[in-house]
Amino acid sequence: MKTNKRKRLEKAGWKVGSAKDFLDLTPEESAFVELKLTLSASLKERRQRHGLSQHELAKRLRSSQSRVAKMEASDPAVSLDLLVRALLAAGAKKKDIAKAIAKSESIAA
Amino acid sequence: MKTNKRKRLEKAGWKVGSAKDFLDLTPEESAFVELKLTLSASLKERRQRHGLSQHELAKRLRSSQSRVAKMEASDPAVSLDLLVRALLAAGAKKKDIAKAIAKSESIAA
DNA sequence: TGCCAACATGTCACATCTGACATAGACTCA
DNA sequence: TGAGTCTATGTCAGATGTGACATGTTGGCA
Repeated sequence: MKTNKRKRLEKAGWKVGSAKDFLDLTPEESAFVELKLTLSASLKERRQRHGLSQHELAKRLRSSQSRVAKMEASDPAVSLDLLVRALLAAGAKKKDIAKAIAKSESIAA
Repeated sequence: MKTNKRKRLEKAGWKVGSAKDFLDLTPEESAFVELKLTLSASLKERRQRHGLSQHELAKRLRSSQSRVAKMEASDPAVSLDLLVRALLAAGAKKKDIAKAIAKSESIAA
């Protein structure tokens, strides 16, 4: 596994080599985690491209700066629900989200 | 608005004409609700196509038959997280989910 | 008719996610 | 140097979602 992908997975709450071994992830679980990583990266990219601060985006979402930071950091305690809402609040259309999902990377076992 | 769409929205927890008027939905909120409706329909279609019972799918998901029924009924108390996990458990790949999202209908105001 | 599997719906204790807040680090500009 | 802006991280009470269970409904099939 490439190092950067591994780091991203760890960040997302999956400790490689810990008690709950990485290899225990079913393909579905992996796909789900990857999806969240992809959307979180997409959110950050979109927000920055639009020159929005985390605080401004939070206001649109009726959330808080700290939660936006957590979304972008792929904190495992952030739901897919919130990520998608945030993307929509940042101006993403359904097709943008679909595109992001479709091109999200697979991580070989 | 077409009647069937309206019914689907109501099912999803948005009462048309109630105190929280339908027209209060921002475009982002509408898009989010539509997304859930689409995925829930997609889940049902996929499960049936594969000849799985709700009970069997629930087992794969480590959830319960009743929750699967709620997902397919677009119960508002079912998260996008769970819907996506269910789709993956039903054999959907990321690109299938992306496709479903991309083609989800818009509901005119 | 009764039986059976599949699906729908309501409830509840428990788990997880949430916004808000505090606080700290990084960076720019005067 | 200090002030201002942006972002990261930790915490917590309250909101929301969860699986499990009970029970009801539907549609075969004998």
